[in-house]
Amino acid sequence: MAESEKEAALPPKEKFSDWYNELLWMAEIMDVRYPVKGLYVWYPFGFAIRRNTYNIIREILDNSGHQETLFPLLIPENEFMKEAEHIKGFEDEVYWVTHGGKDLLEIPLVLRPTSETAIYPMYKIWIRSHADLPLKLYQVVNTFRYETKHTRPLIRLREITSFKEAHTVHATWEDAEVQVREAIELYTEIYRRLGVPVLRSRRPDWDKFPGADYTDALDAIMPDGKTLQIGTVHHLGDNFAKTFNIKYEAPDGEQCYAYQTCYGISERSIAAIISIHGDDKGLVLPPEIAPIQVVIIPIIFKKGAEYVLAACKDVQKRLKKIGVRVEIDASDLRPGAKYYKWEMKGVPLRLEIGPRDLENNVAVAVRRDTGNKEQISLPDIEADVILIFESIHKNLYNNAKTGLLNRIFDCTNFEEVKDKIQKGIATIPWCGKKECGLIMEDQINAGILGIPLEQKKDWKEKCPVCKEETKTLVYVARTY
RNA sequence: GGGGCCGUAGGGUAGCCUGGCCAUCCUGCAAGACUGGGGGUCUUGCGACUUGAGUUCGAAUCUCAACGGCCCCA
Repeated sequence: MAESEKEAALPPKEKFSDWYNELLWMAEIMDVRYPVKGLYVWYPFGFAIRRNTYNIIREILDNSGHQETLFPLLIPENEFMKEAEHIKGFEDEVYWVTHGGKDLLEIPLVLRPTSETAIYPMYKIWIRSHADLPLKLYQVVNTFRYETKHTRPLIRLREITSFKEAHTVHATWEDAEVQVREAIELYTEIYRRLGVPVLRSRRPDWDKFPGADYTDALDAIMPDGKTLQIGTVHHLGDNFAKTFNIKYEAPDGEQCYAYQTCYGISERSIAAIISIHGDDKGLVLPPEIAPIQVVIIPIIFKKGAEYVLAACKDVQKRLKKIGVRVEIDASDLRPGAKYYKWEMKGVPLRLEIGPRDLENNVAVAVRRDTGNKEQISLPDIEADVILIFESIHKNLYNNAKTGLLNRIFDCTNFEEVKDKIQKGIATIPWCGKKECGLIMEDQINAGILGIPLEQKKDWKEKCPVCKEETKTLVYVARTY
C-alpha cells in the first residue's frame, strides 16, 4: 500500500540479515560506510549502548578481584613468534607494521589480534613470588584480524573495537581451572544483566584457542537459528608460561612455572542484545543499557503549550534526580512520528503528557517491550518507573530464555540433526573421539559447537558413528 | 576457499539493454506558514552518476581493473 512504501520502515525481522543491517543504520548504532572493509564507525547513540554495556562488564570484573590495565597495540615480531600453536592460529590474519615513515623497521610489529604475546613478556617481569599470585588483569581494547571471510558489523570485524580480555596467572593448574569456572559464572551473570541467556559448552579439541589446554565458550542463539559465540574462556595450562618463562618462587623456594587463563568478550555482546530483543519496529533495549530510558512526549496544542511543557520538565527533573536517563522530545514532529522514532531507538518507556492527562494528574506510559499502554499517576511516577524497568528486564530475559530453550532439539541421528539445525540447536550423543566428531561434522554439514558444561544425569546413548555407549551429549549448530 | 548479483544526492530509486537535451521520483536536510493524542499539508531552497584506465567527436550508460557492498555454497 501507498503508506508503507512512503514510510521509512524496517524490513521484517524474519528477514534477519536485512533487518540487522538496516537497524544498525536506522537506530544509529553503526555507520557501515567507512571506506575500509570490515571497519565500522560507532554513532554516538550506539557508542552510548556500548558504554552502558561495558560499564556492567567492568563492574562485575572489578567486583571479583580483577584490575583494569592497558597494554600497547603493537607487538614485536620476536615476541609474537614465540608460541608455536598460537602463531599457527593467527599468522594468516595478522596485520604487519613494516615501516616507520619510509624506513623499513628492523623488527616488524604486528597489530595485536589478541594480547597474550603483548602481556606475557611483562608478566615474566612482574611475577616473582607465589605472593604475586593470583594475578587478574583485564583491558578493553581494539584488536585487528585480517578476516578474509564476509565481514559483518559487530559480528565479524577486521578491527574489533571493544575486546575485553582478561589474563590471569595462578600457582597451579587446578587454581587456573577454578578461575575458568569463575569466569564462566561471571560471564553468565554479565549476560543475565544484558538480558541474554547463554549456552555454555566446552569446545571440541580441534576448535580450541591456539595454545590453550581447553576452551569453554558461551553462545547465544540468533533469530535465524544460528549461534553466535559471545564469550570464550581459555585454560592456558603452563604453555605460555614455558614459552615466556613466567615463573614464581614457591613457598619452599622452588622456581615453578605459572598457570594461566584468559577470557574475552567483544562487541558481539551488543550484536546479541540487539538481535535477540529487537522487533519489527526496531531496537528493544533492557533499561540498564538504554542510552535513553524514558522519553517524554509533550502533547502540545496552541493553547496551554507552556503549561504542558512545564509539567514535562518537572517530571524530567524528578526522574533525573533518581538517576533515570530521561529526555523530552519537544521537536516539531507530530507525536506519532516521535513514537516511531523512539521505538526504533529502543527507548524502554515512553511517557505522553498532554492537557487531558494533566487534568487527571496522570501520564500515559507505554512500554517498548510489550507495547502495553497504561495511565500512571504523576505523584508516584518515580516508584512506578523503577518497577516498570524491573519488569521490562525480567520480561526480556524470560522471553529470550524461553526462545532459547524452545530451539534446542534432542536428536539421535544425522537426518534429525540436519533438519533441526535449520531451526536452532541440536544435541546428539558423542563418544568423544576426534575421528567420530569429524565424521559427524562432515555428515551433518555443520560444526560441533561443544560439550554442554551441564550434562544430563542418568542417561546413556550410542555414538551415532562408532555405536559406543556414551553419557555425553554435544551441541550442534550453524554458527556465525 | 568457490560462485553469483550490485555500486546514481544523507537514505531508497528511474535512466544503462539501444552512448548525445537542464539526470527521474520518494525520503531527508534548511527556511517559512498553517498544524499537533500513532508516520500532517503547502511554498521555497540544498544535495548525486565509487575511483582509475580504455573505446569514442562525445560515457551514468560500453570494456578492463581497483575499492566497496550484498547473497548463496564449502
